[in-house]
Amino acid sequence: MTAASATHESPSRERIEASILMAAEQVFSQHGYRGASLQVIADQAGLPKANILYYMGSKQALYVRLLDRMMRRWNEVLEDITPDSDPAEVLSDFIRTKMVLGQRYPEGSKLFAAEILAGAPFLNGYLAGELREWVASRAAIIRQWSAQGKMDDLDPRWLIFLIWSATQHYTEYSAQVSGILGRDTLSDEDVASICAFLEHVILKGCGVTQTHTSVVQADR
Amino acid sequence: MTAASATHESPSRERIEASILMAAEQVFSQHGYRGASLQVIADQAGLPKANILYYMGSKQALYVRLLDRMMRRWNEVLEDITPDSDPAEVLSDFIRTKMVLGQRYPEGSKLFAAEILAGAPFLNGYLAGELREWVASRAAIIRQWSAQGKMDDLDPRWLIFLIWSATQHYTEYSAQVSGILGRDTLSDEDVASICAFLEHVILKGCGVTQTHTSVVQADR
DNA sequence: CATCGTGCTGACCGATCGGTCAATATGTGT
DNA sequence: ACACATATTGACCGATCGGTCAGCACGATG
Repeated sequence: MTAASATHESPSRERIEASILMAAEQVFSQHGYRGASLQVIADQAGLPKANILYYMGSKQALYVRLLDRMMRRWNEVLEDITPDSDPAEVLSDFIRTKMVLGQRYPEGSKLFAAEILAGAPFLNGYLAGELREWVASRAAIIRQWSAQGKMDDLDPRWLIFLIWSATQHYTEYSAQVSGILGRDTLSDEDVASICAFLEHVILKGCGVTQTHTSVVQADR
Repeated sequence: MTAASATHESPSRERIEASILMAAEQVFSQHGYRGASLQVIADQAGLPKANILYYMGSKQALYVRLLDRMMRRWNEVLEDITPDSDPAEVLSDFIRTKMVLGQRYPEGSKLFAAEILAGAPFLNGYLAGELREWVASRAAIIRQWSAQGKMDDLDPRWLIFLIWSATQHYTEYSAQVSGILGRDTLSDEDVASICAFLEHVILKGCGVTQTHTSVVQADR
């Protein structure tokens, strides 16, 4: 038994697992849990089907592993905020972070969306547990901002949902967006333009004054 | 003898087709085209599987029929607007109409979402054709509003996407929303509250003054 | 009664599903 | 050289997939 050192851990295993996860994330995100097939995932990864099961155990284990990975990516960017934080800065960061997250992991975002569409059979515990707590704590802070006159008196939950939906739209509905815009993918300028637009509308719409200098550019 | 009503109820063809469409819309919206199975649809409709194929021909024909029906519902509420229209009224109507549409046909909205997630294999023609034209014509009018000083100078396409995403979110992510709110469905008060919130944020965020009297209520 | 058209469906088809397993290939320590 | 653990995969399993078809039930017509 090799001393599980960094020298000869398993260089090939990680590489193979990564290729499987990448292929599986793409197929699951397009067709959902039921619609995805291990054969298609195997072909996409360039491996025989039995090899997928050897590394991942089962279709369900592979699926929940992908969901877990996406939840972990998400949790990495959940920063703490306090009532003393500047609403403009927090909301701007929130919008930009969510937008970048979707651009960085488009397949993972679509995977999450498909899971929700199916009724969240694997994630209802997470939604009613951790995520609900997260929303409740943020909502409480936003309410304090409203009470302090830092922004309009609005339901914080609707505000959180608004930012989620507006940012996720561009990754999860990329087929619709690109079909309408007539382009395959969003350019970096598009993303920057969308971020600026959302910051302008949401911050102004909430009665929050933008502190840092940010020039909002319209089309073109 | 009234056998049709006493012993063996023989519903009309429309009734049977309607029950099939209802069952199919639910299953397709949850699991997408590939993930849905005719056997599950048949069980949901309380009919043998062969009966589904007798009435609908094939799985694909049933699916595109559902898509067509949803597109027709959508087109029914696409009203014409002109540069002389009042932006506040048009945007308010747009928000409210989209929100009501999603509440009225939640399964159809999810069906559309699943189709987009799968890469819109059946709808890319519609997206790049009719819908693109619709967006372009609306965008041109919104640009004129901006030029006339009726609202801020913002990219109209991002505004349209914002309204779409914000309203669709509550039907297509109903599992997430209800999981977080701790409720199964949105009440009428919730929907009204969300509409008022979106009108407040979007109209104010775009620099549009609300003309008609509308009191924005925050959470409790 | 005989015939026919239509609504309906159990039984079946080849293909594919997720998953198992035995056999083989490759490497590692003694 | 040997034994042993791990990697790999073709072949196969029962279940289910979308779809076909022969045939039954039944009211209308002759």
